[in-house]
Amino acid sequence: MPANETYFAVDQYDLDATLSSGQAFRWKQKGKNWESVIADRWVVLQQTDVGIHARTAVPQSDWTWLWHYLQIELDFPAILETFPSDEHLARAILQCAGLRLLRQDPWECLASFILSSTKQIVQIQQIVSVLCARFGESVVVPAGTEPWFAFPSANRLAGCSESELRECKMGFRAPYLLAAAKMVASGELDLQGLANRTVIEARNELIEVPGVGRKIADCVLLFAYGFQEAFPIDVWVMKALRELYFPKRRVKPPRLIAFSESYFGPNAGYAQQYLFHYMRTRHPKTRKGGTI
DNA sequence: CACCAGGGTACCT
DNA sequence: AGGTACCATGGT
Repeated sequence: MPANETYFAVDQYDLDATLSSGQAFRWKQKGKNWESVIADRWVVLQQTDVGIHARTAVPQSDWTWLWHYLQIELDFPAILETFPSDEHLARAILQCAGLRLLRQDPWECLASFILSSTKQIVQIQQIVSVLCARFGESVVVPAGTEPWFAFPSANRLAGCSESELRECKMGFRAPYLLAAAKMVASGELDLQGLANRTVIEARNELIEVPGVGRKIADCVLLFAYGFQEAFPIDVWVMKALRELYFPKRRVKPPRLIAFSESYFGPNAGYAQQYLFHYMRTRHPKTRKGGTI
């Protein structure tokens, strides 16, 4: 029977950490609630002592979309068991047990991370918010709730001018986003098809997009497609690898990439997310919901 | 007010 | 091949 709420009984799932961990950029914290739009559905989540409670604006007969997005079915302990025995990783996990990876829409993920380069997470959130408000379709929200918008489609953005995009404060990233939108809209880049390719093939396809290098490609592979071996190396993870695994040595990026590919195992991407979170929260000043 | 931010590219030896 | 300035903008 269609209902506008449900809950997932799930263990070892830290919703706050997960939704503020810099993998998705549209979650707004309202007290104990987390509000956002997934595809074209407004949703609010709350962590309870038995799991995660969810409420939508429109009654749902099938909650698979949310179950999939949150990766409820994942055997989380089995992931942790594939990690190497390692004091640094152990400390990172201890810092935030229950941090999870989401499974996002590929286009939204690709576009968001094109906008992420040399931006702080709060700024990325701001750019994405403006972009959605300006070019996204409005979605149904409960009475009394602020308006929300879907993430704008590649087709919609492909029809924009570069200056329209620059008005969303994305600066030099505007031509990159526009080019990506045009490649997806024209079919030159088949995002659906990447799911059936090997991680190497999919990465090479993504890197063809202007403004997308190894790091952004790996973010999309990990956060949208679930290629668990993808290991995005940003400034924080670079710092983690250098300080924790190669202290007092000058190690160049190619060697760090090689190390990450061989050392962390089949779920390296999960390990990466723990190292990222660990480095960002190690010296907390103001640690609260996505802002640090 | 310098410095930095979930980078990538073009242009230099 | 390997290093480096530059891109635009806002937080700290």
